Amino acid sequence: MTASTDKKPHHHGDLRRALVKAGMELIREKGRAGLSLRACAARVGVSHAAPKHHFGNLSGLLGAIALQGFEDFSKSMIEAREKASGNPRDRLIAIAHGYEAFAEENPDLLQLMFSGEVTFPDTPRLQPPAFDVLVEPCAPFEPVSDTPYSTEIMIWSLVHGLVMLGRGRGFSPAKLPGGRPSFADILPDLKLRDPESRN
Amino acid sequence: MTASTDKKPHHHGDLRRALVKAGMELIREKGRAGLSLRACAARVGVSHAAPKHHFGNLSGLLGAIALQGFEDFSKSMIEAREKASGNPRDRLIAIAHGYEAFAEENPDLLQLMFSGEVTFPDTPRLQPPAFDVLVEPCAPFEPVSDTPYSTEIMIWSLVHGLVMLGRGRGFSPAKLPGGRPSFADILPDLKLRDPESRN
DNA sequence: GGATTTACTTGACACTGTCAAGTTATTTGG
DNA sequence: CCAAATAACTTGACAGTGTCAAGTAAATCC
Repeated sequence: MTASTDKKPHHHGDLRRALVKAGMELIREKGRAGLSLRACAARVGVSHAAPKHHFGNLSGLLGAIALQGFEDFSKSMIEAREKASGNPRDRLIAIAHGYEAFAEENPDLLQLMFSGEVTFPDTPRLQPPAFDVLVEPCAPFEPVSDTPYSTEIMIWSLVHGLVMLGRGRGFSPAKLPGGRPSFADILPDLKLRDPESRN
Repeated sequence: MTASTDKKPHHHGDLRRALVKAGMELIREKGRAGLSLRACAARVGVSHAAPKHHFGNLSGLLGAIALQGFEDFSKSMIEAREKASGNPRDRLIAIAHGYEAFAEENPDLLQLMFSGEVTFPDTPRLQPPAFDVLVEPCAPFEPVSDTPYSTEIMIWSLVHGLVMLGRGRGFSPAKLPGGRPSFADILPDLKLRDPESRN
């Protein structure tokens, strides 16, 4: 009856993954409001309390969804980085494009990911995978201050802020005369680490 | 029974304001999860359906709360700006402090304000009051690009991104070695408009 | 192949937003 | 000053939600 491959052990095989997938589909199709434990269960075709066994509660499911979101998110940025030229500034802009692309395709998921509504499951290494994308491209630049990762945090904040503000309906740079600015329009001039290496 | 001044027309006087106030208290005390139409009504002492007459639905109430939030928010930044010295860079940092101060006192409210979960009521001029705070302090700096308000958007994105990322529990610069960076640590060196006016 | 453990289902409960209809106070009109 | 009209609520109901306790079916273990 379902469109699966062919096995269907009636203990469903891997419900956990199926529920996360359903959740990601729901949030994309109907937005955050359409994402609920019961809706996920219904879409997968199991009873309303089935998710409890795998996620404990709603937070658990949201966390798993957000976690998957972060993986896709990192992928989007890494892809963009790989396509970029060797020019340090262009590489930053390319990553920002990856960021923006993901945000445009998954607005509500991004919101969920950064909402603080989710506390992540035990997976310990969460912050790095996305953050690390920036480390190498930021290396050529002179640090903004002696705070560790000052350049990375600055770039991250800049693109995150821009995207998040642009997302809002009633309160956003998108409502400015001239329309929605892009990352390249607001990236300040950054000094390179070694003055000799300018090209 | 209530702690009001002394009149109590039993049609309550001004329920609308009271509900918004209750909502702001609830979100501060119990977080976003503790904020509901019924909880607001109960706190004010009216029936569960009373808010409908003033706000139509939940979105209406959330919008009104967020709107009030934006007013306090602007106030916080304006206050901070007024205390700042004349140094252009210090003025930007002061505003960021106002931003951060509000965020620290009202984390969930800030989240609500920028969440996209609220669509604002008919008040037309929403974006300016907070945004305008930045215009004058950004004036001394050379624009980042020829996009209108490039400097303002850059500063806004930077501080907004920093604050929002720092707010998250599982995914934030706060988890970096060296702890949570402040705005001053990630504000790049900006050129002043007129080289003569450096001091 | 019986016992145990895992993976679900069923049913219930408290809570939520929303709506329709009723009730009470305030305002209005004469 | 009092009746009529309207605004400001209340009451009751409904569907939907997350969560929990108890039951059942399937897989695994010994």
